[in-house]
Amino acid sequence: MRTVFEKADAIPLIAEVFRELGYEGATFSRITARTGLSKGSLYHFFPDGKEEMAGAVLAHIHGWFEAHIFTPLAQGEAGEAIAWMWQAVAEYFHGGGRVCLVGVFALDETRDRFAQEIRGYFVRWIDVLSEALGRAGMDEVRARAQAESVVSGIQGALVLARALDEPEVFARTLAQLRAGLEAEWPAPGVA
Amino acid sequence: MRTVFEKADAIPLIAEVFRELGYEGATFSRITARTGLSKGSLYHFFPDGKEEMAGAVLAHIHGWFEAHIFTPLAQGEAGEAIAWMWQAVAEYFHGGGRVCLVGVFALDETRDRFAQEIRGYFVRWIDVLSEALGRAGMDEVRARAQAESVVSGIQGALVLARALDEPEVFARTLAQLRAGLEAEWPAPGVA
DNA sequence: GTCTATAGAGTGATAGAC
DNA sequence: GTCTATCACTCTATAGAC
Repeated sequence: MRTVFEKADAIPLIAEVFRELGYEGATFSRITARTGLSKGSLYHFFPDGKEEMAGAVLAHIHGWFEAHIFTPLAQGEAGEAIAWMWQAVAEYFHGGGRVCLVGVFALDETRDRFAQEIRGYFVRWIDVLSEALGRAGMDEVRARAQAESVVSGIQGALVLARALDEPEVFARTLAQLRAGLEAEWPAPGVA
Repeated sequence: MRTVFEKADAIPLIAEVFRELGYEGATFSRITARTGLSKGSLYHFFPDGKEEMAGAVLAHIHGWFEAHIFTPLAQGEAGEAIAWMWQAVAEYFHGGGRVCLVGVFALDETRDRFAQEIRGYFVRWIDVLSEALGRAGMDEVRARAQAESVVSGIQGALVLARALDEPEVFARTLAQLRAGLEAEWPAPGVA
């Protein structure tokens, strides 16, 4: 019987450690404790150590968002893709019980280590949401401002929900952001 | 000639180290390097070490907000206090070039260490802003929702501005939050 | 001399690299 | 598992104000 475990299986586990503890807080001993992987396995999968692990985790997260949220926003029917975005975001962040690893990395010096990846994630999100709003009939300037607001608002909701230890704050804020966006909607069906 | 330096002078310097590096990232060697204080001085001021330093920093920050933002919101003329809040917040966070230490601590396991302090800061802010909006004539339910949105929105704007390395994002989002709030205003002068 | 503030060598534990 | 560097922290020594 093979050991079952591959690098691809390790990444989501490692991601949760970085997400909950931050880059500095995610020590090898905590990663090994939480993932069940030995130091040997970790260095086998990630020869460049901790930095490579964190990079792989960021790429994995961006990949998930690309597949589930960004691509639909970029290519799908706008109203539908945006409605789906709200649902996918709520699920991904466990209704406010899970924070955004990219946001966690953004706030301290870790940002400088992964500036490209962090920036790329948010730029892409704002771009595709902005495009979708445009396709839904919103004028370009307003679409960009709204997209920025929404992405920013989601990050804030995650911070506040965790700070208050009240996940419901996230759901509540998400609903307000959505309502605010839909109030700016130009017409029910443009597409 | 007295050495000039007292505990009260050290706290703002230490605060910036925690703010920029996070709790885990703020090592003694970096604190001594950035503040110019020796380990001896630090332990003289904070006998319980790093945790006491971080606690003092949190208390100092809450104290600043209490004096400059929360008390005016709680006691001053509502419209004036809210207008002042926007200005004070923009200045405090250096127009998006400085993050919120409470938010930084909230996102990782550091939150559990300082749960009371972190929660207290945000609860107080939402409470007093909500009260002020009520005094300005907004109905209670809406005032609370708006206050929560605004406080959450500010945190999000800080995260996004830093993630993109574009402080202007903060100013822009702040302006949108303010406009959104004022659009909900009941009447120009209720007092 | 007393006291507060400071300096920094030295402690065991643990970090990340390999 | 082994390595070196660094972690948070302790402790002794001392400078200068009173």
